[in-house]
Amino acid sequence: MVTIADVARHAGVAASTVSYVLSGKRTISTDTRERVQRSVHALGYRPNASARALASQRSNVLALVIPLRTGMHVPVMMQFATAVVTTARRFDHDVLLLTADEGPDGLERVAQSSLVDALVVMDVELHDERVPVLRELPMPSVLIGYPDDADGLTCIDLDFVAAGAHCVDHLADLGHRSLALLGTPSAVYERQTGFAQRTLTGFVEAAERRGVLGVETPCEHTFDAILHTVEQLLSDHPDITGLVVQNEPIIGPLLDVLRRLGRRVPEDMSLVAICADDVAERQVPQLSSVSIPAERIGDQAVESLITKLEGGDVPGLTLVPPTLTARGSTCPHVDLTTA
Amino acid sequence: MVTIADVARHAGVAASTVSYVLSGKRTISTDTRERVQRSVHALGYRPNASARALASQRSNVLALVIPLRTGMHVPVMMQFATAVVTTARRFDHDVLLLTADEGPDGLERVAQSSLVDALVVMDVELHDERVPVLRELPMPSVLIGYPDDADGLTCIDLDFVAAGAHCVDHLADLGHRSLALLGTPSAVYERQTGFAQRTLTGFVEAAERRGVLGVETPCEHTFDAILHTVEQLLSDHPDITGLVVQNEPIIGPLLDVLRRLGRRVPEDMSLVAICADDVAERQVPQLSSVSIPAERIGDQAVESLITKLEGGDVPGLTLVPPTLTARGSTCPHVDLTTA
DNA sequence: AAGGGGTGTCGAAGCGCTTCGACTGGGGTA
DNA sequence: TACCCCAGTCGAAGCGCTTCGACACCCCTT
Repeated sequence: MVTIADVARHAGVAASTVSYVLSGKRTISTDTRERVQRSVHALGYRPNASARALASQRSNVLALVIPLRTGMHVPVMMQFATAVVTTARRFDHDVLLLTADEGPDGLERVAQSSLVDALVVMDVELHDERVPVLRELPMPSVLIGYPDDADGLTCIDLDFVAAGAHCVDHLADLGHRSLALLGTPSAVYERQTGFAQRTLTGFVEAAERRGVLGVETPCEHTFDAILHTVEQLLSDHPDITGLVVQNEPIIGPLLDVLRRLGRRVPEDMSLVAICADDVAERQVPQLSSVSIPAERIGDQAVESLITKLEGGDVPGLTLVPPTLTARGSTCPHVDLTTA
Repeated sequence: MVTIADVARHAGVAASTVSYVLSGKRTISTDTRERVQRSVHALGYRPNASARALASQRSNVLALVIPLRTGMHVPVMMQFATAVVTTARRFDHDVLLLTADEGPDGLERVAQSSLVDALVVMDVELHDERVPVLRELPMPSVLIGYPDDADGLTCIDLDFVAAGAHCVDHLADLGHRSLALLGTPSAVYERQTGFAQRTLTGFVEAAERRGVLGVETPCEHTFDAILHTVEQLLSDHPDITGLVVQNEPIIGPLLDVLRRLGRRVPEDMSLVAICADDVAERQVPQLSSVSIPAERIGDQAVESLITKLEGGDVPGLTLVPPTLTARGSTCPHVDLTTA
């Protein structure tokens, strides 16, 4: 393995000069610089990551903590992860993958051993035991999602309150007076997961504000559960004509269930989903939806982290505004009683 | 940050003694050992990863290269990734996440900079440009999937040839005489992806062996594509009564399409999927399927890698035998012409 | 009683890099 | 002409750990 000393010898300079050529931290004459660069290429030199990290106190590695939990929608997570890795590489960093099941100890481990320079933590709960740890850690971190007490933290998330409200507004604007939120599995609510709770809040508040009925129910992933949940919902509230769905894996079966129950989408039942665009577009009919800008959020998380690493300031909480795209699954409600 | 010297001072021993206590590479008296361990706890000492890596020439980090490609089924990949991380942790290793879009250069980068000790490469194509690089790298690697020329490599994969054959045998045993393979999107075949090609091979060979009709067609992910593909298939071959599906995301819509076309599953059309068990079980009816043992393969990959790191020998190619679970989507074919 | 072989511990070297301070020489200034 | 400054380069000192050889010391053997 070729070292910096080999390069220095080959170029006829000191090792430190090679280092400065590579880092650009001191001015080097054009002549020397080019000679060194030629040697680097000729020898195929790659700086040793550990040596560099040891000397510079920087590993150039970010930790990414991904959830492994029930009810999480995997493709969206993968989009986050991909965005994080890609953006990290843009800033010359690599990504160490941690699973949430290592818990707070895992964070301490990688942080205190200087394995990583900073952390990105996904799927943060409202009362997350990792949050106090993150606060004490001697390195910056960014949360995707945000806890109840976000003091001193940097958090980025889609504004799910607004997302829930947007869905209600869209349906209310179309004349719907009775709406339901078909949510994530109940385990997700019980965990006090931020995005689920906040969507619910936005949904309930907006329904109240608009003076429409807004009921909500969690929903498990199996076909039978979906069928049962919807049947129950429609028998309890037969006048419901608008559905908000925040539960990506049930979308396909749900359309089935509605069909089976004789409810046409959108004629008998308007439907807005909170899901990735490609999922919405793949359905028949294509779904009106609030999309999850996973890539944008992942990018943003890494950019903030890099900024913090460089000593810059970033906002404590960045809420990405949701956008609703109307597609074929929503239409105006024709009120038969006044028609 | 507390260093090994701090621990040594606190315990009244030399730094090297602390090191030996921690690594167990030399015998240490019970007395000293316990004293050192107490100091380690008291001070909350964590060895610095870079220093350790530099001195020992081992980073204790594995690279995991995941695909980011069209047509890959994300949840299965995630299962692989999760298994790899979890198993790596069991062996006291961490996992660096690389995306395939860094290509062969990415492998060289992390390997030659000693960022990682070994690599796990997923989604290997029959003619994969990363394979020659992997051969030359000064560290062990394990491929999930395997290329045409696997000489000198360690590969682990589900035996997809057998998987394809199993599906045919299952259907043929039930009396079906005309079968179709509904495969991955054509882009996956064009890339010469191993699992798709091999399943096809197994399917075709088994059909021939069993003397049944076996036609195959790729299938894109959109609903319209599925509808069109199936219509075309059934109009070209109206006597098809058995379907093998290797394309996880289309499974839900496909069941829809069949219903819409008036084909009941399994009465009019038996269906075997090659997919994760939970996907098969979530459908109505539950699908007979060959499962993808992602966890087992991921575990195995890491175990082989660790064995290689320790100088042990591992088989060049490990083919995990597929298992077919019969569920509600297949039933005996009643031949109306002889009935 | 002398010698030999373990066992347990220490000190120092070194892993490959960054970075600091110091040095040199040439060009500008006074 | 003397001086200063700056650009450009070097050497050395670490960064925090592992590991090798050496060294005591004790117990056992003969």
